[in-house]
Amino acid sequence: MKKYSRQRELILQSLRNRMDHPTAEALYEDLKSQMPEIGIATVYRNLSEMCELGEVIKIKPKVGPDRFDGNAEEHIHFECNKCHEIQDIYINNNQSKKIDNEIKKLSENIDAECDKSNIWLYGLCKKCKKIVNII
Amino acid sequence: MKKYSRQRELILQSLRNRMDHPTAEALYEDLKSQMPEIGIATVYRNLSEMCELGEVIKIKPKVGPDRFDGNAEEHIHFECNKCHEIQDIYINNNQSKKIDNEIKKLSENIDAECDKSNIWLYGLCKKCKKIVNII
DNA sequence: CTCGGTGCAAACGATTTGCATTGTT
DNA sequence: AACAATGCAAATCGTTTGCACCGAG
Repeated sequence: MKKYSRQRELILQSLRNRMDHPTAEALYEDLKSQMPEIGIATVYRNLSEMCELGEVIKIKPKVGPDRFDGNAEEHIHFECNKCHEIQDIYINNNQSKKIDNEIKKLSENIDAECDKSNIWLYGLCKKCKKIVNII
Repeated sequence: MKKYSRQRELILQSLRNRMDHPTAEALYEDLKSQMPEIGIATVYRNLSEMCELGEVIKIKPKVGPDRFDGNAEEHIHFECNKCHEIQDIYINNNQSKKIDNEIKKLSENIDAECDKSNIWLYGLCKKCKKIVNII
């Protein structure tokens, strides 16, 4: 039977409050300020449990270790080729459904039954775009 | 100056001949039959070099270590939730451009300059779909 | 002969696991 | 009291690196 733990509550709460997409390590470092005894294994264990429950999602950037996203709704990720920051892209329901249908139709090509899709965009983020233009 | 090596030739050739999306390890195991002395470091070194040159691509499945794809053209990947096999989905130019435009337009939402996109589909592949229906 | 590529083994970073202890129920 | 969850350290997995040697130019 599932038991409450302050660690799990803190981890979920902290991830939900962050707008970035922290690695397990980054989240751990942050949590230590509120709970110095917390162990990194606890962070990993809870994060993967939450992923299985669909409370959060694990994302795999092109560069660097896995990251976690406190927002489990289907949305698009953008990774900057330069600073490797990851940003969420939200779209309205019309756009979303249009693209979604278009995309999931493609699974017919291989006779598969598709339930989820995942879209990544890569390029230069707002900040890095500016820097490149200056140089 | 770049030098020829039989190892590199074999690696690229072998990857191009495969229809699956092998891990570095799997490719290495396969190559040993043709060249027993080959080392896994050589496989990794050459694969990442080829990725930088854009000759092949590295893909990150939901489950398991990185995989490599001998086809560097932009295309869609499908990963089966059950057997975790990865399949390519090719689409015609009309469809492709339509989706591509639709998607890349989204990067305007965050003021970014997008040059590449990456689409994954998840679900049950043809084989696993059948098995589930039997049970 | 030069120097880029290799094979091997050791190092590394990220994540998982075993286990004695702690905290929830 | 029972047993799920923790913290710690050790183990594991995938990948990279240092280095002596080999082979292409």
